[in-house]
Amino acid sequence: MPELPEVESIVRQLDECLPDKTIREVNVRWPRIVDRPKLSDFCRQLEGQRIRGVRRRGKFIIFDLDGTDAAAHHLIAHLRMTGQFLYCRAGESSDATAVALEEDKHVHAILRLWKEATLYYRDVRKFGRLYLVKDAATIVGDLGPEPLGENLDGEALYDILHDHRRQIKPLLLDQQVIAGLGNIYVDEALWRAGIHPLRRSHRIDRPQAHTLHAAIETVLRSAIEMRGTTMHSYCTPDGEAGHNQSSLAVYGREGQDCPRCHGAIRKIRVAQRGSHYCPHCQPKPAE
DNA sequence: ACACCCTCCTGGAGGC
DNA sequence: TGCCTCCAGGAGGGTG
Repeated sequence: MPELPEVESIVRQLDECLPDKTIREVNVRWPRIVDRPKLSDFCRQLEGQRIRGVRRRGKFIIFDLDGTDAAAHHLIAHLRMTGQFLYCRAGESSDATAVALEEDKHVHAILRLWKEATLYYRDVRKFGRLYLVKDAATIVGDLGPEPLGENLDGEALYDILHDHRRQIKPLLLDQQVIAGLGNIYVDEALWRAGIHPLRRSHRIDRPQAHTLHAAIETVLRSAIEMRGTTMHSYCTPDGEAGHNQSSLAVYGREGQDCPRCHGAIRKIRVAQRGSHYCPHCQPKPAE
């Protein structure tokens, strides 16, 4: 499942190969992948637009476009669980890949670019969505601060935690509160900070909030360095898997040893999500 | 304000 | 081997 580090890795690659490419033709095979506008407008308005750059906001990928008409658009993508972008240029070793992708039943949208390049959107579970809007804020305007941004330090996180009285895990997963964290990195950050996923956010004191902020930063930065975590289907646009899975301390490690205390990792449900933690390092709150 | 449940989807895993 | 059921989950929507 692509979270901030995975989306960041994808965006960095896309921003290397896509700028100045013009979209020649758009082919959508699974119409529901397009959220807005209606499919015919989506294709018509995309065709002929030049890609200026690719950036990330939270888990959203934003393609800044530079159309010929006055209406500059933004193509915005959310990969949800299994979405992938795959980039192919003709005349390279990617030819075999491109042929396979053309036939791939999980490829739901194809952007043909000038010249000879193609961007495929592939998504096994079809949860991902594409948006074409004039104002990116209509999609990403409600997001909380970037966890690696300058606006979020330990103090700011402390304030956020004390603005709510929620369980810490669902709070950190809430994109309106902080943008970009998902199930894997929240579990990892809470383990590093020694905070139980059910702790009430407003019960976390100032030093703990600073520790948690540092943990979030460490977990995300090292995952970006490893180009993301590949649990199932995640890969970058060149088809490479990430390498961060070997660095995970708790996620997906139920019953295995905690790297810190060597006790057994436990898995519980928190807010309908599988949540991994160490009962010894992250003691259950008495609250 | 917050918890909880449902929906969207499919492939993979486990049971028998 | 094969079939069936269950499970994974990001986000949005609805309910209590």
